[in-house]
Amino acid sequence: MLSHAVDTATVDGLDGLTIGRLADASGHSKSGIATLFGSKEQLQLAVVAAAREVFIDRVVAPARARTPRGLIRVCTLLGDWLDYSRDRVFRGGCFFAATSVEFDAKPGVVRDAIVAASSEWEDYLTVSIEYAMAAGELPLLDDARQLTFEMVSFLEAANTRSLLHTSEEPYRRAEVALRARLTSLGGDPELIASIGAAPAG
Amino acid sequence: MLSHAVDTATVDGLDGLTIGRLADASGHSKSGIATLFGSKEQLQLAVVAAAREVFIDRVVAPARARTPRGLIRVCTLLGDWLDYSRDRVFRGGCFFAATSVEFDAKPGVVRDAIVAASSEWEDYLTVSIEYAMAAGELPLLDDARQLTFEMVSFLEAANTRSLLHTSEEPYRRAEVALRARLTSLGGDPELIASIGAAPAG
DNA sequence: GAAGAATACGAACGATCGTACTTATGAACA
DNA sequence: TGTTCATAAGTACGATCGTTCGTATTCTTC
Repeated sequence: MLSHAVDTATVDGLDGLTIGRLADASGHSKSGIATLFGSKEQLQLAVVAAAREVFIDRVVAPARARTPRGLIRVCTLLGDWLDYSRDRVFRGGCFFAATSVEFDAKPGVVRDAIVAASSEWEDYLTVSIEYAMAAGELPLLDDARQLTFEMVSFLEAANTRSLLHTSEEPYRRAEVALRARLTSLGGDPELIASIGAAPAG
Repeated sequence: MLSHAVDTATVDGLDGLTIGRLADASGHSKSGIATLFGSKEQLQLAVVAAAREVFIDRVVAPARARTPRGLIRVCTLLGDWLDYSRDRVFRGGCFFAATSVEFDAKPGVVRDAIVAASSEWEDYLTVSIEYAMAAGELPLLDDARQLTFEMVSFLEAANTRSLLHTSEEPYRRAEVALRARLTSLGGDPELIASIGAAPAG
């Protein structure tokens, strides 16, 4: 039920969601959906929370389980993010890439929730980079937040451009960009090569 | 009239535009707007065309007029883009950053128009980079399109994040990222320093 | 000055929006 | 078995959506 809502929100936007269409798609009645969530705004908040769960399951949790702290985990996170976008876990690509832009100029609790979830992800990536720094794996880096900005820039650009042009090429561009930047910071080329190396890794 | 439509489209989206609100805001009647454009889709196309004109006037034309071909023009284009976003030429930031994401999963003539205008801009940036390459000003670069991808990634990320957090910091992050990348490609540091150097240049 | 096209208007169309209110349905519990 | 309470359905509300119609006004052109 919510998963379908998250899916269509990545295509039509979080404002493009309507209780009526959601009811039809799920087989329930319109008033059933309306009373379940209370209001459209609360529905939007529930959708953001559901998308956050999926994102954690698809990107953060696997990387935590598979790789130890350090540069290898940073590379795994980046690769898993690209897979999460490439595999079209949501029809319209990354949920937060879509809704961040939709709500970036619309103050309110929905934007706050989107910002909170996005910040959570970027904070985690920043901390992961800091572990790599502490381990001496990125000797030429002095500002983890700056690198986070650059990495997520590539990720989201690849997501949007892949959708716009229905092409896989932007993902390859992002992989090249990620590897080049990490290499320029003194990262181990062997670790870095894991980005975009295997279909699922 | 159209300028107000472009403005609100960057906030509420191109689908969020309504003929009724547009009529109220412009003092015209609802049917006056409707017959003027024929349909909502044609209104959206007119808005895209109007935004394209503004973008050219604010970013492309000034750089062409002010600087010669080569790395200096590339830097000017990038700096002017950041100013175009930072100055809130449109209330919701860059029009194409907003509408590209809105329509990236919605096939149709509107998306086609957005893709065409965006491609036009990126093609121009790519050609500008190629002039710099031909002049030997980026000796370590071998793929202009790859650099274009990386540059616009930083630009659009700064635009969205500045709006999301109502902060100027993302622009400084983008400037740092742009300069670092151009420097790593062997660009003249003195030219590159022009990005983010002066308030208007 | 008369005839024509072009433009903007008010009014209304059916459809859909978010929401509120009322009525069954059904499980939990005394 | 009878009562309670939450869940969902049905219905209806006012508002707004995009669009169409017929009409009035303005401007061009002969």
